[in-house]
Amino acid sequence: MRLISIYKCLCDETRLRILNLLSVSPLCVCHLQSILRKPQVKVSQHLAFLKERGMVTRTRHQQWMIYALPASPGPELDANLRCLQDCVQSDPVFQADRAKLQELTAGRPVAMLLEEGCCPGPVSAALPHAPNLNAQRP
Amino acid sequence: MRLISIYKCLCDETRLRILNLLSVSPLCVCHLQSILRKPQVKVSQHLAFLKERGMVTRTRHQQWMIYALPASPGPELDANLRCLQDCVQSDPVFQADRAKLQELTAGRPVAMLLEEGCCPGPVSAALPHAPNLNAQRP
DNA sequence: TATTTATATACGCACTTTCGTATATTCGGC
DNA sequence: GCCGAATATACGAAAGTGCGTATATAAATA
Repeated sequence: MRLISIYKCLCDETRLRILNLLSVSPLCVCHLQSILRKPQVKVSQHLAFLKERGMVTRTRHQQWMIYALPASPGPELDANLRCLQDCVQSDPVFQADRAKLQELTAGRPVAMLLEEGCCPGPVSAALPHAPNLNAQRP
Repeated sequence: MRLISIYKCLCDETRLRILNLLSVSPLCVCHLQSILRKPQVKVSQHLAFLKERGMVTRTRHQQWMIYALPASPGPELDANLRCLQDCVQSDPVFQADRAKLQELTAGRPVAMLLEEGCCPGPVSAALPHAPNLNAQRP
């Protein structure tokens, strides 16, 4: 049933945080990675989980994959995303995520960010796992 | 997190159907059993799951256990139960459950049903697994 | 074309969930 | 106190989930 599948997507904190951020704006994986401060593989896996169940869409833009909430989510998903927004308003974790996103994008739309390069210096450098790990091996 | 725990409760069909019915009225296990047509142990297990997470309350009334939605569900649970009601309005399974409940109680409150005996003849007889299984063994 | 960057997938392990079988508990009536 | 009805709990198997390590792919660029 559609509703069950939606709730299965919602019962993980990382996925809730991703959906909260995507409700603000479409984002690439490295944006999510740097805001959530989770390893890339974890973010990708959760995005794959969401995509398999129709909770997000994915489009390639040059080297970046842009994830977004579906244009026509259907009534159940729509209702639950609204409900999620209500529930999340008072929660410090979700608020902080939104603040970081605002800081990262400075209010500019994703398209513009992509033109400038998706994740400039500080973003990649701020990842929780050492970036360019392969490059450091001789 | 509270929200996650709520969504974990919502991501099973049997539990959704139970919550849908409890949103109409407090009910005893045998009511749920006969409406859902699931084995007793399955219903009890899901009720235990819900109770552990504060999604339902339980009170004994003579030999019956009465389950109900909590009096003060808190904002997240309240929002999600409302959202669930929205999502469920158009679904035939949930509608049928409500119709069966209406038929079973004929609009009378649970208290009155309990006075008369919780689950009179036809209800227990309609269970999917043979009732009184132990009694049939010599 | 070789390398780097961004991202996805494969695989394995620990943990959780679902559900069935069997057994225990609790209450009311005899 | 015994029995039956209503309900709960224990336990084990099968499936699903979360996550880490390692590897693959795809685009950009030197």
